Amino acid sequence: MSAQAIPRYRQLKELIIGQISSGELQPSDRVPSENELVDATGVSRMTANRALRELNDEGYVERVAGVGTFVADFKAVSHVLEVRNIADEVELRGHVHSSSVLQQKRMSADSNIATALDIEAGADVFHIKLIHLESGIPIQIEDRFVLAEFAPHVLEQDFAVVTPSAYLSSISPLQEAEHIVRAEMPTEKISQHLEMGAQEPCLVVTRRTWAHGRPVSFANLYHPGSRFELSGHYVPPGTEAQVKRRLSGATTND
Amino acid sequence: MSAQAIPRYRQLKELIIGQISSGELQPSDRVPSENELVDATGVSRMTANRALRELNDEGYVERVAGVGTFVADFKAVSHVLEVRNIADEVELRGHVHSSSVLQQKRMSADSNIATALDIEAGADVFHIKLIHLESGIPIQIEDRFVLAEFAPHVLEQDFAVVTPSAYLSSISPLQEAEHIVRAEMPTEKISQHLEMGAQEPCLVVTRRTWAHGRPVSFANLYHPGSRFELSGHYVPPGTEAQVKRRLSGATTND
DNA sequence: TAGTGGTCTAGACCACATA
DNA sequence: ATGTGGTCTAGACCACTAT
Repeated sequence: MSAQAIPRYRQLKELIIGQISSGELQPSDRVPSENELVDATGVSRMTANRALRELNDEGYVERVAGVGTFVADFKAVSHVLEVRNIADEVELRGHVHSSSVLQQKRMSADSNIATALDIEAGADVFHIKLIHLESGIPIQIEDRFVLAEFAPHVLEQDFAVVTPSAYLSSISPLQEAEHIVRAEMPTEKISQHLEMGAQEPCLVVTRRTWAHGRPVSFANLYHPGSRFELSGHYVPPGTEAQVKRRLSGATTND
Repeated sequence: MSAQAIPRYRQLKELIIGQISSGELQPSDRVPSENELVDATGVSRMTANRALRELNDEGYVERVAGVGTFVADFKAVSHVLEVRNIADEVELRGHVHSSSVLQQKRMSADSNIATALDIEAGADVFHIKLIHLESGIPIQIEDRFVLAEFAPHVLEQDFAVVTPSAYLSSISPLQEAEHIVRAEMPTEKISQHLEMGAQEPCLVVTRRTWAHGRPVSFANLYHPGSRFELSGHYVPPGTEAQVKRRLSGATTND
């Protein structure tokens, strides 16, 4: 009947997740060892082990036998369509990534943006617009709106050097992501920017990302249909490939 | 001894996964309880518990306290872009799904198909082609090739009633899936079948699925850009939503 | 009442890293 | 030599479901 007691391994997990979310623990920081948790909280080692093991399975931390447990890097939000940093992707293919910034300014959210970010119309947002190139060939227009309150220093960044995606991840780990993918004919302007052919459609990805429990960024990503495709490969959990994925980092691409 | 001493909980997991894959255990069948595994294999209960708990986390089984452990239904292969049964999707939106079969025949694999299915050119495959409609409006052309050896009774099925996807899942659980998504202008024929506008692009999904460790099916799915989009929402594991997904899965209520 | 899963303990042995 | 994670055991108590 009454509120169930929350299991101790779960309390431990939430404690550590909280410290990661708040920034108290940063990626690659050391997390208390099993024995330290035993001493600090009075649980048995099996209980501490379960907490840390599940955090590892869920991607929050990385464990190395004989060494310790460390906060995971946030390539994370894996699955679905990975939250891909396009710069990393391009370089992974052995090409050179560059980008040119078209727009980087403060503005008031119109109703569309306000709805997407779950804020009041008129609230402060930053608008970033840039073109990403792979070895000099345009492959993506990134048209992004960021909650100003979440990332107050956006205007001081040089997004030709660090992508908005990478910058936002560095501020705070992304917790949640939503993707919508569709095919669309480009506007004249987009077609020109992406150097697209006459009858060429766009692959458009709309992505919203969450941090601190609320949407913080909303982006339309336009890609030339002839030079871009999304891929995803799923293997069931508990497979060899699962381990491989964890070790190799992220990114799909086969 | 042995190579690297495979942990006992892992041996138990693979034993049970094997029985599920082979069909020895069918969806909703009862899996041995923790105590039965203890008696049968001599492990401690904590070890049996870990095996069954992980199988539950990975979606192979569903556990109900006080009742037992049961083989899960195969809606599974979740994540990435879910292996969607389009009929279920349409009905989930409250609409009526129907489909008309355009093609259903045996043929020899050409080199493209052979490559995709990792077989020799000329090997036996089935070619299935159908149009899926949502409340009478065409939303997908499914152009699929199936390894004949994997599904010998394809020609006897009525795919206007049971979708190929559902039929293939019923033969054997799908283990692995690969998706490629792109934007493309349709051919004249596809445009007509999907009743598309003049300048309307297609959202094309190419999907390969694996069973018994090898690719068994390869499909191109064409959607009208104006009436179809893919969406995916990611929430980190260990969240409320994760639990919700699990609960809403097999059992009817929530 | 007997069986099930959910959790927890206080030990234990091991392979491996680091110093 | 010490600490770390990886595994395992043989008990235990609990809430729940079924009979």
